[in-house]
Amino acid sequence: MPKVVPGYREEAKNRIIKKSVKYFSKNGYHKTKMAEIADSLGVSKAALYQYFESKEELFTQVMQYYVDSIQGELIAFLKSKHPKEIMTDDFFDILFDIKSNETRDNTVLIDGLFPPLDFNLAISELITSNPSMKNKMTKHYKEVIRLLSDYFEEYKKNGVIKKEVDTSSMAMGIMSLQDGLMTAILMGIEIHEIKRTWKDITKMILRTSFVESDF
Amino acid sequence: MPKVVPGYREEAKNRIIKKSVKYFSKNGYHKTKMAEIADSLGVSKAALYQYFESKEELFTQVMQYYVDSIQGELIAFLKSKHPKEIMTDDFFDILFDIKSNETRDNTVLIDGLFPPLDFNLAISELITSNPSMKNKMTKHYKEVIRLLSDYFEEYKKNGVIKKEVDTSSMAMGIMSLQDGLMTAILMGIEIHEIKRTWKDITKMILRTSFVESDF
Amino acid sequence: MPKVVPGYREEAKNRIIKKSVKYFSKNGYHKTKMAEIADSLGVSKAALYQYFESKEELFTQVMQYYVDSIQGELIAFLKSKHPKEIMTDDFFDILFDIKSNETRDNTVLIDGLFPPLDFNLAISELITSNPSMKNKMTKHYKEVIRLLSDYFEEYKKNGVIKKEVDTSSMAMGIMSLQDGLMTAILMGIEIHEIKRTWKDITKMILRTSFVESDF
Amino acid sequence: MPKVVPGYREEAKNRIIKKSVKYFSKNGYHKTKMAEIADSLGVSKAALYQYFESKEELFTQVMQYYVDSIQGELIAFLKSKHPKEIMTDDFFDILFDIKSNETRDNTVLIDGLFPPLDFNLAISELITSNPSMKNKMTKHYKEVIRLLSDYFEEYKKNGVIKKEVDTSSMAMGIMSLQDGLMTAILMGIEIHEIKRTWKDITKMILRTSFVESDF
DNA sequence: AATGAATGAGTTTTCATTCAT
DNA sequence: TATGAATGAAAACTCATTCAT
Repeated sequence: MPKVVPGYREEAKNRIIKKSVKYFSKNGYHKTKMAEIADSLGVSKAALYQYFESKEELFTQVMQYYVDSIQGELIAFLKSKHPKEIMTDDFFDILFDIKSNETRDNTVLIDGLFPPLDFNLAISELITSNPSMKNKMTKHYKEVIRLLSDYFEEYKKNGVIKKEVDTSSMAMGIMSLQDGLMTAILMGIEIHEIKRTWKDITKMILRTSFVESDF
Repeated sequence: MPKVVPGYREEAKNRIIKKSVKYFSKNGYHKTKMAEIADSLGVSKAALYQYFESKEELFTQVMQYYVDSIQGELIAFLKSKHPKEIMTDDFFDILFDIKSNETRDNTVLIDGLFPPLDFNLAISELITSNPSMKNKMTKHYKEVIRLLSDYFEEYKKNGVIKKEVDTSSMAMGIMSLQDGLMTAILMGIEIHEIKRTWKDITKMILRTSFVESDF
Repeated sequence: MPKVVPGYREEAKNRIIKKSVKYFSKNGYHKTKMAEIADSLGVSKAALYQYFESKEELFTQVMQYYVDSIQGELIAFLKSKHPKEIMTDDFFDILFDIKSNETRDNTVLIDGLFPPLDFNLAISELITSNPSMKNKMTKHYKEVIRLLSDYFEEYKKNGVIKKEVDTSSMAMGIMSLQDGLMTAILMGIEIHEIKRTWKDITKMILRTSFVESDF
Repeated sequence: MPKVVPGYREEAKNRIIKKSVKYFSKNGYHKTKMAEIADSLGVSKAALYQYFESKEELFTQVMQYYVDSIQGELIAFLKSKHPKEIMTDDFFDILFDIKSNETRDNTVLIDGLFPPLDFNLAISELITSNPSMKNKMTKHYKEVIRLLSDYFEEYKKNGVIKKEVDTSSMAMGIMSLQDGLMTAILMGIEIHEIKRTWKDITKMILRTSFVESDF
């Protein structure tokens, strides 16, 4: 693409962000070097600084981009699913980003709906020293919980989910389960054990929450 | 204590390890500085190197110590509890290390029973570059799961937990839920929401797993 | 003005020079960035390089321009004044560029007659590494001294200034006093103290130098 | 000198400061590199950072040290001189640090009483961006003026200096003259011209200020 | 003629680690 | 055994300058 083209700058920023996510997510914040990102893009370090004021800003934008993109996708995704599907193999595969992990290099940023393995890690590394980032993440986390709750709430109205169920707990529970299982993957637990746990526990949650459960 | 006494060396190592836990757990691996640990112990950096060959070795030993301690404590703790208690306030407070968080400076981390998530941070930072460490962590993680499963298995035998329940899933589910909620805390979610979710979700798990549930 | 007009190039160079004076004078050589100059002119950095081979050349030309302008103005200015006026408020205000300091952004520096001290800063920064520049500055400095001396010499001929006075010393003394008081301003001394000193000392110089001093 | 000796640290700091002053004073703040100072001391850059948190702090301490030392010396020096001596060759030589300039490498920081040639330059480079430094310099400048004024005031009491003379103006005038002539040296004016001017102008000042002037 | 993009060559700063005493 | 001092190797960041269009 020629360089003097409208939108080139945005294009370039996106290219950097997409490449950066790989390193931040794989190695965390501190172990990711600007030189590494620059090299992998075939540009100089200085070039990165034309688009991002600092490493921290780059990371923040990576997060921002990720966070912004995900919410819309999440809604669309949920709309097409019945809550029962949460405990299926298909849902698990998408949620845990099983396939895209292997070809991450050539895929766009958001293959799955939830943070790529280990992305939380990089966030955590910064979150203590960067309060504005913490606020952003809190906001995002709550927003996702709200979307999930709203989704469950809809099914409560339809009489699928029991009246007395706290859909906010349900949302947070399912999300935390996923986060925790991500850690388990990181710790070296085999994926089939992760999957079995996911299916068993979500089944328990749904069975207790549904008015009629034939599973 | 005089310095040329047998066991002094071990004593000293332990003192270093106990102090290091705090920093690695709070700040992760890279943000924790050798100088910081040395200062907080009132010794020189060089002194640390008399007991540990490198930062990485110190961290490995910290993990080892932590992991070893936890298992003993876990067994003792579980022996005194009925599974039903998992969903109580008291259990939550101990598990999430609520009190010690406030006075963290003076308490040893392992007051809590499971590795709090921000410890995972440090582990994760190293795990990619240090495969032997990953093996150790995997071993430990599995060991804790096994202990928990065994504990549930006991109650299966007693007829408290249903025959068809997979206690290994139960163990992993509960542990992941805890890990995931630790992330939520880190992301800035209020503790009362964490607690509500913990109680609601564990209740669902227990209710489906118990033969007779009067809750 | 269309760009393919003879003289356009000179015009453009002058615009750059005039703008640059402000930055070099306020911030010195090293703190002045090419980007800063370009931005303030609303052009690209690359544009500057069409007119000046390097930052150093730009600065040299800035000095050249400044120095050339000053001499013409100085002659014109002195012609209209009696030496006695040196110790007046009006003269002080012009010399120390009092008014233009307040609206410096919109005025050209050379409203003042002598190089304000903070311009010396930039000169000094370069002078060691650039001998040809030093020669130019020496030449200019001597030229200004000569102009001042000639002016006093004229009044010696008229019998206003004593025969035995060394007008060259007088010129250098007055000029150095001004330079030194510029330093004092920079060091944070209040302007009224500067003014009082200027008036007191110049009065002393003039009183001793004049044949008849009624002040 | 052995390294584990009380006072070694202070000694080392002083060695660094003394060496640094040479570079800051010769090249100004920006052109002076930490590497250059380190190399000339035969130590690593990192060593400097054991004694000074940053380049700016090093410079500040250089200034501080200089400023602190000079006031005591100034008083002692003045006590031994009669004001009339100000216009002598000897005084000039000391004031303008003529000899020590040539052998500066091996001499202690404060050879002369006033800032080494060009030292103001380095100060100026920082003063705009560092308000606390500006305050310190203002305080110092005023203090020196006060010391000089007090000195003249003493001679006013003794009937040597006229009652109506403003000794504060006198002090600032003489000091500014020196500063301004330093600039002239920098600009390449020959030292004999500087000296002639100094002697002529101070003579004028003294002649007008003294009750009886036989010169 | 003009510019957005890119960069090489620094420069300050950091930190785990070593060493002389 | 203990430490104050020293450092090498790296990392983030800067900026004058060049280049393709």
